[in-house]
This record gives sequence, structure tokens and C-alpha cells, in this order.
Amino acid sequence: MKQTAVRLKDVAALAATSTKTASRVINGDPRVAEDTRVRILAAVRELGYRPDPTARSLRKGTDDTLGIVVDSIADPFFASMTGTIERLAIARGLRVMIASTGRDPRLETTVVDDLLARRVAGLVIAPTATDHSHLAQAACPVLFVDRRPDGFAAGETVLVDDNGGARQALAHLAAQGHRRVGYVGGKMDVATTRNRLQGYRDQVAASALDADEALVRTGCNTADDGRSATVELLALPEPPTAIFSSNTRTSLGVVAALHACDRTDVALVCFGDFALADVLDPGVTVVDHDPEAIGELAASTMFERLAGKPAVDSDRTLPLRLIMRGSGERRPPHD
Amino acid sequence: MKQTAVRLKDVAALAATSTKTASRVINGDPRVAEDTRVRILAAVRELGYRPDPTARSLRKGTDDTLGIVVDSIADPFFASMTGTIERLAIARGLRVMIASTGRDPRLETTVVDDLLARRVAGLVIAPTATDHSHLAQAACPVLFVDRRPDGFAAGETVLVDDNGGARQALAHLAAQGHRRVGYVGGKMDVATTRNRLQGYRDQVAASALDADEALVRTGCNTADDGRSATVELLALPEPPTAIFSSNTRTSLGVVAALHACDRTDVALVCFGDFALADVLDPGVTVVDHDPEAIGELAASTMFERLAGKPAVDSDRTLPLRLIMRGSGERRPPHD
DNA sequence: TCCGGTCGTGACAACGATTACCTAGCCGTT
DNA sequence: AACGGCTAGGTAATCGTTGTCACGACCGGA
Repeated sequence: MKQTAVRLKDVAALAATSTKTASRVINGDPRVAEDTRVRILAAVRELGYRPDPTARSLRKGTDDTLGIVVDSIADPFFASMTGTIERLAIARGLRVMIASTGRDPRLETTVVDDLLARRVAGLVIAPTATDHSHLAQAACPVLFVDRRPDGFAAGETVLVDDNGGARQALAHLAAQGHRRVGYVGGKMDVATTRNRLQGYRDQVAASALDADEALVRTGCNTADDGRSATVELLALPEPPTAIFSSNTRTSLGVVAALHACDRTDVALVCFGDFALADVLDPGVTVVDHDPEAIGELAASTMFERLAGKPAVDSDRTLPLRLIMRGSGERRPPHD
Repeated sequence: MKQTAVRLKDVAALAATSTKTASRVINGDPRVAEDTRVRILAAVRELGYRPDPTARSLRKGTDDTLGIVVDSIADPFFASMTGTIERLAIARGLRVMIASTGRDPRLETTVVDDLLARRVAGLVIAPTATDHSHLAQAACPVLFVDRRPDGFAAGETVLVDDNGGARQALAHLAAQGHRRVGYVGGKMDVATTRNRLQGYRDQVAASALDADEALVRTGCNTADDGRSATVELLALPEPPTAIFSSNTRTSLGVVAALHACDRTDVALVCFGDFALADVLDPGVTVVDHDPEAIGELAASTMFERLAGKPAVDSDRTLPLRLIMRGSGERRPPHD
């Protein structure tokens, strides 16, 4: 009935020794006589013993599992990043538990507390909650990705240069001669969104573009939201001649709307690359923040922490690069 | 230091009662006097007590966590399906642990055993391993999705009609007048691939199309593989006038290749819908197997099992429908 | 009044592993 | 010869929670 009816004491009994000695062998304690060790290992193999991770975790207070918390597993960016971290973790013999918060900040605390209660070895979090002070007491290394946590200055963070990326996109559009650039982005309670919007505004000011709040659409959580926002922007009395989309979810909607309305003359730069962006006509110009590279950096950073290396204070920021494919190089009509 | 220094006995002490009674309140046992319950709940709130899932799991032998095992988190199909299951599970107060096998059949056994050792309440598996007999002894409900498991006839399965979907796609292409249809698909050690290829062959025979093995390309794991396979197909002495792509990963490659080679005159039907398929020119005709619908069916089936309802013997198969968007309605040149 | 039956409660063991602490033997030294 | 130090191994406590069982109080019926 049970998957593992074999317990340590069964192994010990078969090897004619005590559970303690068997435990020593399992955990690689050198203070065991060679023949005893051999007997116990033979018993382990014969019975197919596998230690119970729950009991071990309860007693030791640690676990060999890495916890990952992201907004949504279905988001292509997080799916790719998470997949990369998991692959690397498994290669190092770590287990991985992935949990998503459905972009609900309240759920984040619940999910994170649950993982901590399970004594994960380390925690990788894409933070959405507004307060992360409770993590200051976490018994394991915590690494933030994609966004800097609020209310928790000490956290080591792997992030992308949201502000700079947005500025880069806007500067590019300004260089093509655009004066009115629409912004389509996510909810303002997410730091990523705020930083990208700030970058947009910074560059709008720097390039002396039209600073019209009617051009700014935030709060778009889904592709459908992005679609609606785009349609609204195009219907303005003074519509934008270019659009900056702040994340992949909205990008999919903006692209769909521009094609559906047959308005691919409107220039477009998206934050984050996505599948088929290069296949569309015109190809979609993106500011690329490679999710796999972020995953790799996050994983290697976490492994350093787990190995006991102390955290560095500074953020680890990944470089962004503009990939020009055509949509961002469209010029405004009156040009 | 510890996240939860608060234990049940602290709560009990504050409420001036025993741990057992406190435990009763936590677990909703009705046999507790009202004022005692109130005192304990007050203590729980005051101390911020949260039960230790590890200890609870060890003692009870069960956990309120649902385990999900899929090939790859980064695969859009699994990402979407998994996200749906997780969302529904969380809504029911279940935790979710997601693990992926990186499409490595050997890893599947390891990952599954680990989840079982953690006493998950239920297990949803997209099987890749060749032998699932060890799951017959699992102490929790096991539900397979997307593929029927090998060597484990008893498993309840939520799947899509792979064979029928492929036949539907081929019949559609045949109806447009195509005689030579290329096949681009994944590795043959995955049942899904085998079934879809069989459906392709069945319909090739039924519609009296060219049964040329040179038209069949399997073993494509990535979009890049799909791209290469497509280029090879187009370079054949007698190239296909239409292509059937067997999964989303390959589809992304096939689409990219057709656009890159400027060969969108070649008809295309893909198994599985994907983002932007409707935005491309031509829109990509797909046999849709809605990953969210599969996730919903899997979740509701699993919830029934968890509630104690016995499993039904038969598979639960989701209907597929052809979504015509243009690429599948291209006619062969000599038509 | 006596008795069986609930109700509320608590003491204690148990889940399966690890760890603190202790014992017994063996060696070499003084 | 006695002692300290080392090695191999065992006993029992422990992690935090829940199941078993027993107990006293109270209630209604005979």
C-alpha cells in the first residue's frame, strides 16, 4: 500500500545494527567501521530504502528543495526563467518546488510562508507583495528576481534594467521622429511596471516628446487588456504614432490589435522578446531581457549562497539590448 | 531566526489548555466548548501561529499538496495547463508543487517518487517514462494527462484525441487537394507523438495520399529542430505542398521556416493552438486542444478523487476542433 | 437514586528520522 | 598498572503535530 514501507529501522535490523549507525552511513559520517558500512549499504539496496524527506526535514530543519515563486507559470517570461532554474537545480541534485501567485500580492505571502514552513533550502522570488519585511527573518537564502522587493532593502536581487530599457526604447522611437508615443503596461502595484513607466516618462522628458497622460494605459494584466488599450489609444483625437508595450502579456495584445486594425504602420517597441516576434510582418522590435540568462544568473547566485558564500550587497543587473526588426523603425506619417 | 518560532504548545499555553485541544480547534473538530475555541483562536491570532506542514504531514501521512509532473514548464502547452490546474487547486485551498522532467524519462521516476515520499494528496502526471507499474501502489490518487501511461492500464487519464486530431488535420488538407503532406513531430518515445503520427498515417492511407517516408520527420524537440526539418522537407526532390506539425514546439519552428523561406504558399495545419497564430499572415490553421480545458478537466477529476469518489475506468477525452485561419486552406499550386 | 451516554478535555504515544550523550573496548603513555 | 584519548556504536530524547484512550462532569431516563 505505502510507497515506502521500508524504514530506517528495517535497514538497521537487516544489517544487525542500530538505526543511529545506519543513519550515519546514509549521511556519510566517516566514523563507521568499513564492514558495518558495507552491511548497511547492502541492506539499503536489498530493501530499496529511501529516506523519508518529511521526517528528515522535520528533524534537521532543512531540506534539499529550492522554492521558486513567480507571478504566473503561464507567463512565457516566467515559464522560461523558471524552467532554466529548475534544470540547473536538478543537475545539482536539488529538488524544486514551483508556486505561482496568480499576480495576487496577498497570495504571495501565503505561498512564501508555506515554502518557508517546509524549510526549503533556498527561495527564489519574483516579488509582487508590497511588504517583504517578514523575509528578513527567513532561515534560508532568499534571492529576488526581476524586481526589487519593497520594504526589504537587504535582499540580493537579479534584475533587468527596467528603467534603462524603457528609456532605450523611447529614445529609439524618438530618433525615428515620433513625438507621441503610447504606453501600454501592467498594474502599477508591480515595481517592474512602475520602473518601466518611469523610464518612459524620463525619456519622454529627455527627448521632449508629448507628455500626454492620455497616452498612458496601465493596469493591463492580459493580452485582451492590451488589445483594448491599443484600440483606445488609436481612437484618441490625437492618436500616438508609436506604442511602447511594457511586458510580454500586453505585447501579445498590442500586436494582435495592430494587425486586426490593419494599423501596422504604427511603430512598436516591446519590452521582452517573445515567440514569433521575428516572424511577424513587420518583425517586432524588442528590448530583449533574456529569461534564460536571468534564470542562469539567478541559479548560479543561489548556488553560491547555498554553498555558504555570503551575499553581495549590490544588485546583479543584466544588460538589455534592442533588437531591431522593423516595427520599431517605422517612421511617423508626416515625416 | 526561525520563521515560525510559534508552536502549537505556545498557543495552548497562552490559551491555558492542552496542545490536543488546540489541535482540535485548528482542525475544526466540533467537540470543543465554544469559549475554549474562542480563547484558542484568539491565541492563534495573537501569536500568529501557523501549523507546521512538515510535522503535520509526517504525523497524518497526508498533505494538502497536489503534485504536478510535466515534461517542461517552458512548453507553452504544459505551462498553460499547469497554470490552470494550479489556479483551481489554490482556489480550493490546496497547495501545488510543480516539477518537470526535462523530457527525460528516467528523471520522471525520481521526481514522482520524491513527490510520493512527500505524501502529496494527489498526483497529476504527463507521463514520459516507459514503466509506471510502481504507481499502482501509490497511496494517493494518480491522474494522467495528455498521454496514457505505459505499463499501468489502471490509470485514469485525461487526454486529447491525438490520433483523431491528426486524422482531422490530414483530411482537411486532403480536401484542399493536397497529395503530399509533410509531417514534423517530436520524439517517438513519447506516446503523444506516436499517436499523432499514426493518425497521420491512417489518414494518408484513408485519403490515398502519397505515403512517402521521406515526408516524415520525427525527433524534433525544439523549435530549431522544427525549422531544420521544414527546410529539409522543402528541399526534397518532390517537396510536400502542405505540412502537418505535431506539437507547439515544432510548430513555432515550422512557421518561422516557412516565413523565412518566403514559402507561406505551403499549407500548414498545426496540432495545438499558440499565441499569435491568428495574427500571422496567413493565420495558422490549428487543431485546437485547449490546454486550459484540459487543465480544468484534470483538476475537477482530481478533486473528485480527493473527495473520495472512485475513479471511472474510461479515459476522459477532450474534443478537438479545427480552427481555420488560412494556412490550412492554401491549395496546392497545380490545382 | 442509579446508570448509561454524551461532551469536553488532557496525558501519552507515535510518525521516521537525527542528534546529544553515553558506553565499551582498544591503544599507547607514564 | 592505571589513565587518557580515540573509535565504533547504542539509548533515548527530540522535531511539531495528531490519533488513542481514558477521565470527570453533566444529562436524561428508569
